[in-house]
Amino acid sequence: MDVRTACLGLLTFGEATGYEIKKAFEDGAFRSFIDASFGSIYPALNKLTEDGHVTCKAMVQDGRPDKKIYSITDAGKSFFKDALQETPQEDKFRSEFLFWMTFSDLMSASRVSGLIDNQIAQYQTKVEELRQLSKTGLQDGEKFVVGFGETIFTATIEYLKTHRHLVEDQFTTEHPLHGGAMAAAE
Amino acid sequence: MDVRTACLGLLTFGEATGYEIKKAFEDGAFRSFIDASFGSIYPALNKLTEDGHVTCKAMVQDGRPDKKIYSITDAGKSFFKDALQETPQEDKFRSEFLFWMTFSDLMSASRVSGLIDNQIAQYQTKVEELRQLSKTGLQDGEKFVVGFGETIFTATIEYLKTHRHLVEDQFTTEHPLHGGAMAAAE
DNA sequence: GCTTCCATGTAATAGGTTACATGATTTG
DNA sequence: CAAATCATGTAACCTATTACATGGAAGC
Repeated sequence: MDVRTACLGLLTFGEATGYEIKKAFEDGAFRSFIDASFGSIYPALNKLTEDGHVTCKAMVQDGRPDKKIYSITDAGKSFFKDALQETPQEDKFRSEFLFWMTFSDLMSASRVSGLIDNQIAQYQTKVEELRQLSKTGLQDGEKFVVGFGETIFTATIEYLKTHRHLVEDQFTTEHPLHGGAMAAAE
Repeated sequence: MDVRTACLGLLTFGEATGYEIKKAFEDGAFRSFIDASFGSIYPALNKLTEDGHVTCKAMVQDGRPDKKIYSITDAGKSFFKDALQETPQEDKFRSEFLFWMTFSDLMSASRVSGLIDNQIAQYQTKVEELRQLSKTGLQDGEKFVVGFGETIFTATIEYLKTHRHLVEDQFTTEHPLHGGAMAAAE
């Protein structure tokens, strides 16, 4: 899905400015599962206007640039509904961290532990943010998405805590005490 | 992380051709968390050779193009170890499906159910593939990564099964039987 | 006084995907 | 007999990110 379609979708919830759309991507229910920068949102909005999928009314403002409020048109709504009938692109989970973990033997033990600590902290922050969000009045679809995030991020934290030894204990394969096969290593 | 660094990392495991690197990205432990196409791998390998991070020996072959076997150099190894000291880019989970779910009220009930069924099926396939992988002899780092995938994808399936009603029951907000507030809707 | 919020936009750049070209051999 | 596997590579294209430009107001 390109930014253009994502913006169009957001506008089915009501009119908004480019700035507000960006904020919705950052703070909305799908915050963890989508992203777009101004550099892609503003051009997308222009293209949507060209295509007649949205209309734009400029609100003159004091010191700032005119606020441009976009509204979806019937044509836009219809176009978006059609888009919803297409097969969605497969989920993508990209993790440099996990790739790094494959090379834990090339890093110091403290480096590996540090990376995992950071990862856990990051996911804890995400979960807390989602918990806050879920306290606000959400529609069912939003509850579904936020709950999804809470669930899998919590599972992620649990996994990291319970399996970190797999990449942290590489230098002490055998138990340091009473290790039967230690003779060879010494 | 760019494709160049990812290729370099793979080559720390041993020499390989571009073709094999692609396969490793597709079938290896991190299969679900990284991807790269030939169009990016081959140029990356050329650049790495230019930079002295890898060396290349061509194996003449019968009908096919010469097989080019790449090996990492000491300089390359050192470069990669340094790369491992940098802060990894944050995990990214992109899901068009979840974004779509926010608009479940713009879709038919059967469309929503179909999307969820597909999603469950996709994750089940992934989990099965990872289970197969985990039966082969894996290093600790690989076990960690594969286990990660198994765990969170399983959690995903569970969540979808137990919470799908949130987006499937939108047309029957009240319980159809003995719904106290049904009078207004009829 | 510094940072964040508001508000839009453009241009350079980077990075990657897709499709194409080539072609034998093996598997179904 | 068709499809997948092996094997490399290029070029066109697309898309998005980053950094920049502008600048007042409000909060810390």
